[in-house]
Amino acid sequence: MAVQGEEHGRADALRNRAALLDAAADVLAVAPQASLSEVATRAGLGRATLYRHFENRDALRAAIRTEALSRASAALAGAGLPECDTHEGIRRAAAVLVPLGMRFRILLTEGADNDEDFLAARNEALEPLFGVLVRGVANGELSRSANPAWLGLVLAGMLMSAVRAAGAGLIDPDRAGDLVANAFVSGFGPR
Amino acid sequence: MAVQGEEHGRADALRNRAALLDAAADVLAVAPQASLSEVATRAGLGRATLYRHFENRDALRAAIRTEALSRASAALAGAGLPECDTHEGIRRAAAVLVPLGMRFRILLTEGADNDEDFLAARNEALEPLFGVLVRGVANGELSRSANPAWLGLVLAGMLMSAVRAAGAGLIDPDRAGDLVANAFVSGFGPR
DNA sequence: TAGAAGCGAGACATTATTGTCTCATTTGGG
DNA sequence: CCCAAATGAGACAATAATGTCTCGCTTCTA
Repeated sequence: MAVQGEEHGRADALRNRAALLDAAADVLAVAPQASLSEVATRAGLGRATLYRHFENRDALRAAIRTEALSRASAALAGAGLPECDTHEGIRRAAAVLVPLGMRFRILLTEGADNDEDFLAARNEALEPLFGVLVRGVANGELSRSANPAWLGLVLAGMLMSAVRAAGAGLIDPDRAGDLVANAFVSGFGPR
Repeated sequence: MAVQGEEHGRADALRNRAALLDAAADVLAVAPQASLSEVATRAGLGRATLYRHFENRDALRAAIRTEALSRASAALAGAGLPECDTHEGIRRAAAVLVPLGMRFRILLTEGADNDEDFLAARNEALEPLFGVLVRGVANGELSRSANPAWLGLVLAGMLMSAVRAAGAGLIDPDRAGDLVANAFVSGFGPR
């Protein structure tokens, strides 16, 4: 009957599950109190179908976060950050994270102030990027006096801004990564 | 009977109204779907009192935004930005905005993706800061090739990050303004 | 200190949302 | 081509939030 789990089942069911996650990410990012009925409608599906895929609101939210995490994790893992110097590493990270759009935004805002497990998983997913910052501070490509955690927060904030700016047409999405990386490295480089 | 308006009435009523706005800003920033009962409890007041001050949820949200706007506006207006060079202007702006904490965060996220009037009012409130950026680009203290709107978004993102970092104890709140300003100016300065 | 303004507690009807279920219909895969 | 899987529409009860109201008490303020 129901699907509930994740990556097994009929092809259309998987499509619909993905559509629901897309719609939920878009709708809930803007209006977190929106009803699940609105989410289903946005996805072009019936409310009952949403409940077939996600037990309740929390399960849906959890699934969004999980999916955003795995997307970000895969994107960073495939970017070859360990072999890069600081500037190139940040450039690549920005280039793969900005296209995640709302998903990335959710990663940084959703439940970010409470849920402990989620924060741990997020740190793990973003670890390759964090590693670039730590190495940069250690070898002097970034200011040695900076706290890497604070650098990470600022970079995340700048990436969020880039997502919004790209969405608003203020900057070229393909150039967003370079803009962020250049500004960040010269902003937090050594004297 | 009711108060409903804003700055008239008995002293304790004004106190309570402020407490409700404080509580609402804190609670709704973290959990936007929280019930108004929770908000009232957080404020240490009864639910009925909340309804005496704010007609409904939307009125409360509107009041939060209005208050955040006027605080930010007053803070920036009193900072003497027009007489500053770019670096000092950004330093001062950051110094007065970061202490607004959650209020500033709400200014940037709440309804930021839809409400047209609000966006206009926000632009007006932040105009002194935006003016610093425009002047900086024009006179070469910031990169002449940068789009001021994009610079504004990035600076806002960095300020948000500073608010969170200060809240998490990652940086000294009193130094947050300097950290942001220094990084921003060297990040987006001329070659 | 008296009267008015504000408050808490809670009852109450109303409404919206949630979560479950059924049944007829469509769709995909073997 | 056929059956199982998946869906839509909608009925339904249960729950939760909303908004209004009253009454007795407290706290300002003139």
